Amino acid sequence: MPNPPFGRAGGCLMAPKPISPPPIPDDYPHSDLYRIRHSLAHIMAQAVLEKFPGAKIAIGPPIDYGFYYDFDLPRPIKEEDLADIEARMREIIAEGHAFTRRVIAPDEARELFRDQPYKLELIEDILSRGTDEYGNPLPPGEQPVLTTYKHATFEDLCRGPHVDNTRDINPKAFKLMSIAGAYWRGDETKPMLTRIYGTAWRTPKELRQYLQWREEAQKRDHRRLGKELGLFVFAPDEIGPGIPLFTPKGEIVRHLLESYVREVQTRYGFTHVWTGHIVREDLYARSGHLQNYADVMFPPMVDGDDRYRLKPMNCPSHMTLYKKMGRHSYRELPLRFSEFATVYRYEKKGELHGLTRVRSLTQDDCHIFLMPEQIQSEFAMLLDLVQEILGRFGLTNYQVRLSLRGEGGKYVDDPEKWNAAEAALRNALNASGLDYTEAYGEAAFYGPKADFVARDTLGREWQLSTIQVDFIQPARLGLTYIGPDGEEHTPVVLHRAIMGSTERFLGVLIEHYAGAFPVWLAPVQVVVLPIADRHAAHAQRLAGRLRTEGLRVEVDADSETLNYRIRRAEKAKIPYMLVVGDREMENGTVAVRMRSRKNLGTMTVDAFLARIRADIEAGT
RNA sequence: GCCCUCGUAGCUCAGGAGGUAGAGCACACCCUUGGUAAGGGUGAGGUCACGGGUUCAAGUCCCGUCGAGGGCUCCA
Repeated sequence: MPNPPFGRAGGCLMAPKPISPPPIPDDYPHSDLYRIRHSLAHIMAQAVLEKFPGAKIAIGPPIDYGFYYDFDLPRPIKEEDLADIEARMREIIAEGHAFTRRVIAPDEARELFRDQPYKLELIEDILSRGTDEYGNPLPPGEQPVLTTYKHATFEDLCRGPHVDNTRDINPKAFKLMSIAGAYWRGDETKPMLTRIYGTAWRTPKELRQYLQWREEAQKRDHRRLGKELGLFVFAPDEIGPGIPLFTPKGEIVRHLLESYVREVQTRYGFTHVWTGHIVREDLYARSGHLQNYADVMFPPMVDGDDRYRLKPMNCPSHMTLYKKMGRHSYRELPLRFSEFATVYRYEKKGELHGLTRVRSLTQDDCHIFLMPEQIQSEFAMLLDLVQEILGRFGLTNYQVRLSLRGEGGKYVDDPEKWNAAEAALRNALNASGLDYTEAYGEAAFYGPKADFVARDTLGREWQLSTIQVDFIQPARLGLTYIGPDGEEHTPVVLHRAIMGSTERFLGVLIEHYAGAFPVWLAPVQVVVLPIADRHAAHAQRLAGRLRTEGLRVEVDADSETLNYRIRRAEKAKIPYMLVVGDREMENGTVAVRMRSRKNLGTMTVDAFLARIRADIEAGT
């Protein structure tokens, strides 16, 4: 977008440019960068051991943007300590130590790491699990090999690879970032270790690019933009943590999202139901949720002998509705019950996160009752529906994951149904042309599923759409339909959400659009700016006319300069500004400016209406 | 829940190694009526998250509670 030939240079208030972190090499595990990071992890461990004699070391791998190492420290570490450790690391690098690899016998390894309990655990694990140096299972008959890498005084159990010499690392291209707690092996029953994260690159330039990217990404964090744009707030003391309150502007966006989904899915043959907010606890005992999901349910409300729960999910309610509506013929199926239902989940406090992890969330939920032989065609239709809706938002960088059953006993034991359902989903996915990955052991206990996962600006993954096959609940709750043979059969249920939750979807969208919603979603689409007081009445009339055309319009007639009011409108990311003064009043025109700083000049009101309608239609 | 960091006006933040609170923005009023990114002035606004403790004296030090932020397998 060209800058106008006036005003300050820069454009710091425009939507952030889509910058990206430095690229991660193809075949990362065999790249120089991987060696650099892995070696820095060792160098950091050396520095930490020097500073904290007696520290226990756990693991220290390279990660996407750097590396970390986990320690069990004799006393708490502070963020100020990072500077010391970083300085010592630069010294070690400058000392120019070679990294040497050696194969080590199990007994020697046990001796070498006798004071390092985590390493000893790893040694036994490697020996018993039998994996090669890259963690892959060994061919039958081969023995696992233990290796160490040593530089300076520090020798670590490690599969490598490393740089040849510490001088191969640019001392100005890494930075220690943060301290975090991390459970040994990610298991919350195991000890909490101290993890130090660092970022590392080949060159100082790449490091700068990475740090700039993080800074830009933080600017489009939905929590920050939500506050700046006045979309939602939290009142943890008064209302409770994890329960967002939506302002008039935020509610409009919610409403538009839900209306849009409702409209599209109605076109696809969905119906809508409504099932309230609290449910007798006993229903969840029968559905199986009380046993499996009790920890995410709020405690019960007790009324004499009756116990109620805030609804954490809708399936039992929808199934009860199906049942109470009377007998169902196979001719009615598939029967699709959709509901924009606010449910409540008792998420752990440490896991709450803005709008993407909350305790009150509104699912665009749906349960589809159908015959087993209808799974594939219904699933194919759902894939179309999901793609149409995500496409409207320009969301295309999602991943599709087909979750299948794995080993272990948590899965409902009915191999025939599993095989049929998994084949149906796979066939439909193949026919759709979507790229997808298969994840064994990730299925729900009641059936396979397909998830659509999007990433936020900081690279965190969030599940949006989901389609799940359910073999178990319909039977547990006694659902039936009368088949063509006149007998009772149990329907299969598909659980389906497209946005997932309105709140999370909105959070992802705010970041996706950097707060600059497309015209059809913008809380305020047009602001009318009268130049002087004598134009205010005209501005109000103009706004009224635009409102009758269905637009969301405000008038900013404050006693501030025009420049000031333009700046305010652009900060609010309002798509269109209409400036009206003497000339426009006389000619019945408007001077149109966009939030992108592009000045469209003067046009008639009808021409403007045509333009904005085209934007709304196009979804831009 | 656990580890680290943090909690001062609506927002963003100052308050050097204890002595009873500041700025910018936003807000209100006045002046200004301005043609495409900040006109000027005046003013209001804070039990320094909450509860204990140390001290003659605590926003500043200690303990606890409640919130918020980052993180909690990308597996030698």
